[in-house]
Amino acid sequence: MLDIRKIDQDPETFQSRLAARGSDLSLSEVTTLSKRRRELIVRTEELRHQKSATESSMKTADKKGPEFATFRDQMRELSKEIKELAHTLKDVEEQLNAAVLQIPNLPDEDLPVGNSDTDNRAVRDEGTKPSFPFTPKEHWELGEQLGYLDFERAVKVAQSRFSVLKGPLARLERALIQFMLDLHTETHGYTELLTPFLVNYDSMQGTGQFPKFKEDAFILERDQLALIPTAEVPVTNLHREEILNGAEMPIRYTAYTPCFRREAGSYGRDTRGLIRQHQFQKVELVQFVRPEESDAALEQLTSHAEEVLKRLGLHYRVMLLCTGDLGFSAAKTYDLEVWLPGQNAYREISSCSNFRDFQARRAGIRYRPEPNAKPQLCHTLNGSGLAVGRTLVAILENYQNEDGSITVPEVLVGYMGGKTVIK
RNA sequence: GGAGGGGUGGCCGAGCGGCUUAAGGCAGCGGUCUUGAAAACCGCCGUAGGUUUAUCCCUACCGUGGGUUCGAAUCCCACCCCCUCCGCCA
Repeated sequence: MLDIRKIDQDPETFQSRLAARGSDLSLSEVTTLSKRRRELIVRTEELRHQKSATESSMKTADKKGPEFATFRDQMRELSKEIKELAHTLKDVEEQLNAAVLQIPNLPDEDLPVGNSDTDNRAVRDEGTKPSFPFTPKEHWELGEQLGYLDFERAVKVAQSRFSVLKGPLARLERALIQFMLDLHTETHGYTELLTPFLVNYDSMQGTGQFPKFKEDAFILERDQLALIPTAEVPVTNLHREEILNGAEMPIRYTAYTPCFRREAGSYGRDTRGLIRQHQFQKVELVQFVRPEESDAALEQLTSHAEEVLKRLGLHYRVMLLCTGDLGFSAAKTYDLEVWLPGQNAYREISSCSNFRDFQARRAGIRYRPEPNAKPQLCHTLNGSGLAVGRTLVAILENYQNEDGSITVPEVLVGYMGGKTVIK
């Protein structure tokens, strides 16, 4: 959520910066409602002031005298008027709030301006593409040939876009989760969390999924809960409506969760394989930091996600997203794209974003810089560290052998019970 | 799911129609004292909104939303959450 007062001060600047990310949203509704809101507040406060003055006169007045009766009639009038104004004010505030919640975050100034992923800027790449003396296969082919990846039975059990991993591939998924969590907790200093996988609507609004992207979520209407689309939701909302202790910042959390997405609007894309599923597993990194530290924190958090790829020996590149490709809540995002030789393409495996105070304002996440100082909004960041299913895909495709077997990356051998080859 | 009890500032906790400007305590911050620290004493110390250069000032907030009343933290209703017991259960 953007700062309404800042929009009031300079709507033109906001309008033009929002235009950079392709939003043609008009801010005039916001400024109009905001003005109306202030007028109503001033008027109700005047009346309330009168009311409390009258009330204290009544305390001492003779309860049976004619004076008391006059006061009582005045109070009756005032109360009625205040009640009406309060209702109108509430109405206006709800409209204003609803309007502001629809507005995406402002992109940072240093982003490439563009409309789509073709305008993203490659920042760096690490590692090298492996070469194969044979034509590398795609992961779904490898997995199904090995008999450890089953899409057909997943349809029977659930629906399309679900999958079943079996035997060594199920273990590989678990090994990856364990490996990532160990790295982030033991080397990068994150605290591990295991959170609810269902969250309430307030949480979904706090991180920006609701109200605008409600159709993308799996919702349990009866219980007023949503399946989490990412661990970002329960982890960031952990501190919703809290004032954090500045001395304990930055706060860094990592959490493994399954993630559930309807993938509405992506029909026909990536229908084959594990790339785009309704359920996938992910290890997430989340940070709560002081505003002045968030730029550095994004670089650091991104490097933490990259470290996973480096240790797994996977070639990847880092893309700085252009203004038009930015997610709703993000001010700046780096995507990590891993090389998939079977698909002969780079695919997104992590997305690391700085949300500045956008989520913090929605969710009321503040901190006290010094004891007794005024609370202020903190900055939130998060990134995948990494998407586990896509990491498994990358291992299958990059570590495949001509006979269809898969070499286990060295760092995972211990997590695989000593197994060095999946066949 | 059923019965009972309860939600008051960062925490504990009093208040149960107008003497609340939400007592008191703890924690925190500043000061006196001290070689230093502790203790003691003194002072400050909730959040948000409006106004303002700023101070000031004003208004709201006692789980949430309604209602009763001239007036609600206080009475009534609904909902949410927590605790205890029962039921169910990995």
